[in-house]
Amino acid sequence: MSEPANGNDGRPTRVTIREIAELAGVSIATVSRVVNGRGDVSAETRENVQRVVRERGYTVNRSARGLSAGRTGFVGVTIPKVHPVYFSSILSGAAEALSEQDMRIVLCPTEHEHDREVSLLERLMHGTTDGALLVLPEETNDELESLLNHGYRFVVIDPLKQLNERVPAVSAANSSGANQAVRHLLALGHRRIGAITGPNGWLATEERRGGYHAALASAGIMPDPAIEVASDFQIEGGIEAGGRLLDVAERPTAIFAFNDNLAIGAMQAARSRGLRIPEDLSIVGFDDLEWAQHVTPALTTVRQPLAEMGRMAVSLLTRLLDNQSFEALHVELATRFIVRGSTQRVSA
Amino acid sequence: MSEPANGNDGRPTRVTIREIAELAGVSIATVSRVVNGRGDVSAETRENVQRVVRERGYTVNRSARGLSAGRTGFVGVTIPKVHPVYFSSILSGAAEALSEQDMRIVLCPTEHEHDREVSLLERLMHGTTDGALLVLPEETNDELESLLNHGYRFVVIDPLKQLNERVPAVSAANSSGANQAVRHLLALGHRRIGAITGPNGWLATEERRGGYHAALASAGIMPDPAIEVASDFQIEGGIEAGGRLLDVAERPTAIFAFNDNLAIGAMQAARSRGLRIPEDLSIVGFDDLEWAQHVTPALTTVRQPLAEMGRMAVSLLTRLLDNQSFEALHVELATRFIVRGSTQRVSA
DNA sequence: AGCATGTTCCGGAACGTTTCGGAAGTGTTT
DNA sequence: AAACACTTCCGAAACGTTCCGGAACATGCT
Repeated sequence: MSEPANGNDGRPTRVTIREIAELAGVSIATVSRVVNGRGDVSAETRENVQRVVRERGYTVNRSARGLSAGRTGFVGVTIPKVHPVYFSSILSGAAEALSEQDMRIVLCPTEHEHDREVSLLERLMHGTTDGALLVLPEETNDELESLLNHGYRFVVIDPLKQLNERVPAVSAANSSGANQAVRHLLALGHRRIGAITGPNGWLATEERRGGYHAALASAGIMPDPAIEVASDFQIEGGIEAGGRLLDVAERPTAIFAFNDNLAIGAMQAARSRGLRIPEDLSIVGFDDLEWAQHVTPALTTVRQPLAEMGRMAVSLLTRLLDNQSFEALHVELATRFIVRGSTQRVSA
Repeated sequence: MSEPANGNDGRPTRVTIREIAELAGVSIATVSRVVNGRGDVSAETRENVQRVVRERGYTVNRSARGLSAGRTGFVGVTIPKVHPVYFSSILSGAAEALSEQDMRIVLCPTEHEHDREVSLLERLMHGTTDGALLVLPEETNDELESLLNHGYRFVVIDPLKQLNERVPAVSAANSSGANQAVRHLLALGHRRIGAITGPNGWLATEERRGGYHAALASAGIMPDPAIEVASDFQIEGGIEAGGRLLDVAERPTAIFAFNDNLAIGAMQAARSRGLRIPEDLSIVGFDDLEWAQHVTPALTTVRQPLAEMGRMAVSLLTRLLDNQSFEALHVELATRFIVRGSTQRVSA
């Protein structure tokens, strides 16, 4: 009835839906429907309300909406503590797609929270976010599926393991991208092609390895374990692994590094051994991070559409949140092979 | 009294504070006080409540808390659409510091929202976030101060303009960092030292320029406008600007690039002109991004403590939110000069 | 005994929104 | 003129917290 009691903090009291309703001479229910673009309101009333909203600079209180409607407009994104640029590309794609629907990203560092079962995700969802994007999640298949059964909505980006068909995921065409990269090397006459892989067991590693082996097989070459060393997707790891590869008895003439970090590490290892790239050694990477075209020589690599993966994940999630049905829960985005200066026809 | 009405969606009804209260045989208010660690509750009751909370996996509903208490536990971070790795370093520092206090970052893309005056920030604060971190904000001094007067809490990271004393900000010691870099070049015997600056008018640019000029002056050298070209902090810009610098009549023997992107661009420009680094040309950068030590030759640069800037900003913001008073609203973090392989004593 | 002082807890009123059920008003059909 | 359908709007009940004011009880002091 009377004015709402305020004067609590120094904080100025914000303009509320009630105020708009009074000024526009309608009920708060009507204002709500206008603001949320629902039907059931005449054009005249709608315009009038919108005018008042604009004049007073009203914006909906997301906490109140979250409480009342159950949806907060927030999407949680778990952030792995590796590969900042890989991650930020995905992030910017997702953020862009989300802001189109007036939704926002909540960052959820996944530090030491893996003590209690699925505690992070439970916390994530409970009154905080409508859904989540899980980047490189360490949760097991069972954990993820149990989450799914609890009614949580999320989509996995770049799964570490082969996921159950029911959990939505988006990834890149690792196998065919790797295949293409190695075929390129073969076409240049290389026969002894080493590889620096990611951690064994990671899906991205195994799929790329599959493409690598398949391409070798198509040329009648047996993979040689001596020139296939596992690493950790980091630059330092690439230096070390590249060194091991180059110190092998019968040195490879080309190296397929399973990501750009490893490739740049391998380049350093080669250089420190007096090898020229690409004259003495061809190198191919995977990712096409921003700096790949700016190293010397520019890196031949497989482009992974990271931002697009973020956007696609958002699109899947949105449809999940709207309870729409799905034709395919697993989406694999195409990669693109980019030839630059780090590969060359094998020298006689 | 009876069970709460549910069965609305397929969504499972979550465990609420009321449930915990009943199970623990105390009032809702008591549970709230336990959960929020406030006093006024006996050790026995506290432990009992905590046990029930643990058993049922209760977590507070942030929307409800936001509505009721006015604080949401969310901090908005505006993201400029440039320099992903620069930005992600700041972000990870801030995220880390915030998660220690169980607060979260909400990402706020600042695309085309600059139409209506301060609309982004108003939306940001209104029931959504407790405060904000503004990275490289394009808002004017007046806008920021008006926000401040409206009771908004925020801290600026890396301001673009000289800010009013009243608006809290954290930045790096641009001037002294630049000074140190140029003194290093001078000590190596360089006399003709060019510069690729950032956009004119940006605070970081002007401060670094100040340090650059001061160092030159200390060696009795007048800055030569012919070898000081402005660019945009991007790699492409560095290539272009570096080219201009190297095509000048009396070519500089060293280039101070105002960030690492520009430095790597300049390196490319030099290489495409057949110049060797560091033999024919010394190059210094600014930032020390991750890859700076992995380019060839490794980049001599000024390290900016980006993650620390994020943490510091959070610390300032936290104190602002707690209404604590301040000794200094402007914090400048020290930079560190790092000598690597891209600089060398000037050749005779 | 009477009184002040603490300690521990509870009741209940906000907080700002969404949404359900229904109430007016206006036509249209029977 | 009654019955019905449709459109447009409203009232009021949630949603799950926080926090103020005060109740109940124990304790210490006079």
